[in-house]
Amino acid sequence: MATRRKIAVAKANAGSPSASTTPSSRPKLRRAARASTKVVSQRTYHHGDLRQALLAAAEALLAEKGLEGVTLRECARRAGVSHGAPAHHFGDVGGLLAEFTAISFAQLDESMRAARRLASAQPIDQLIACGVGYVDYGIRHPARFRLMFRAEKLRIIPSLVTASDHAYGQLQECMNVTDRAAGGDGSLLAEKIALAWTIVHGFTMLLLDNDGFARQVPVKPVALRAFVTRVLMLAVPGFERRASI
Amino acid sequence: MATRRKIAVAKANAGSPSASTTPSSRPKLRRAARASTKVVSQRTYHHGDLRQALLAAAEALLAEKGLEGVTLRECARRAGVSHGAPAHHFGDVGGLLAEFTAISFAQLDESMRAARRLASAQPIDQLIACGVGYVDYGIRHPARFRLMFRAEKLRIIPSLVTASDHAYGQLQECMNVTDRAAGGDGSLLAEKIALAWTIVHGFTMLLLDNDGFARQVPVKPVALRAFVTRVLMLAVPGFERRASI
DNA sequence: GGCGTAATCTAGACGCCGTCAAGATAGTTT
DNA sequence: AAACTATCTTGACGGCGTCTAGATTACGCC
Repeated sequence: MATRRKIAVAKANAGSPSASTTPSSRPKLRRAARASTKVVSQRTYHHGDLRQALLAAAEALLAEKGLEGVTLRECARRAGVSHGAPAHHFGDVGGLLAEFTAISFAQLDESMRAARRLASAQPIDQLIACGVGYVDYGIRHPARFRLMFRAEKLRIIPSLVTASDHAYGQLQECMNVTDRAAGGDGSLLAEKIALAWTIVHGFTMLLLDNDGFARQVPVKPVALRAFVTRVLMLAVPGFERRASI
Repeated sequence: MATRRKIAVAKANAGSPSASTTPSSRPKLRRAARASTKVVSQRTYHHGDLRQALLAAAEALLAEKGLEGVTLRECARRAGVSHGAPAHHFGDVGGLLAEFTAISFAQLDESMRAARRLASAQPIDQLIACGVGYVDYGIRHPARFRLMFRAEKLRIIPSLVTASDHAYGQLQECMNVTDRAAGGDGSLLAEKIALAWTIVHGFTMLLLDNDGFARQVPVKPVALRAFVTRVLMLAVPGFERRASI
């Protein structure tokens, strides 16, 4: 089998039993390895940045075919690499998906942060911006968002845990500040934080995975944003008037 | 191959090339087919109630091994039937899971109804009981609950849609009544209903699939119930005092 | 009752998957 | 230069869902 790359072919297939099939019968390997450095495309035996290439392939697959379409073997194929190669970087499929998901949580975190930058500094506006950023990320990246909560597919790795905690930290912080600003005595703070998570998460989940719910909710971005805002406002008594949306 | 059942063996393996392996090498088939009718266990070629047996196998597998453990082939094995048999009843794996999930939604519906029966007739109590019944079902049947919202695994079939709509109908109805009782003008009714779904669903989901969340929330049933109640109360302004929990 | 048709089930094949083990290749360190 | 380690290939294994052809049985109709 083993048709080698153009360079460094010489002694490779010495012991191989046959090269009888057409030499271009297998998918071409190694598109643009080591793209960053000087030597451009030497098609080396080692990929150079396989880790990154596999994550990119996973992203493309997720967008194209959804959750079920992301397989280790297909990712390897797209990266121009044999099916066994990924194991060395991620261990198993759960490792690859966990690493990918850690990145997704970082993006979610940034989405909330971006929404907050556009909002006023008032605590309630910051809290609502958090929620809008959360829901917005789910809508813009539905497959990614779903994967983030498919616990059975993810290996628990440190980077995933910290990324997730980091994102949720924003919600905790915002709800904390909001509660204090409203003169709350902190007695129900745990419940309020849970409520904030619950609302942004439940809303996004239902929107993505339940047709009945999605039918009852606006679909256009602007209307949806206002809708989410109103829903969140309902959950923050005492702030109905003051918020400047 | 084909070792037949004790009865009706005669001409079966006429054309079969070999029966050289030990006759009991394959798993025994057909445990208690047609259990309901008079003739008790005749081990017929036809199962008699394969549909039901496959659903039961799916339930057992889900409880034992979780979502990933439920496969068509293993269900068939447990039902004492060849791997191709399920196709005739459910089409593909999505069909089996959809049918199973429709039953789960009916159970969820009943769980909410049972909780409401134990509550007072006051609208707010009925609404909260709905939520408690919802969360309670998720806690008692985590794998079932997760499957209900793994849209990519479910074929959309009529029985699933109606069962799901039916369950959610309770939430809509309760929120509707509650809002009217509170003198709401109905202007934000859609938002309020969405909020009710959002809260009970998001809470359950996070509880099951997010360690960080689960750590912040009581685990004992009684405390959890009170916690859920308080969270829901936060979302229903104006009722804090009146509710009789 | 008997018979033809439709429903049900078996058995095998196919291609895909994730994982493992053995070996080839290429940097890196000593 | 040599040893070492990381990376990648190749092939194998078993399990999966699905398709097909054919065996077996139930059922409606005469």
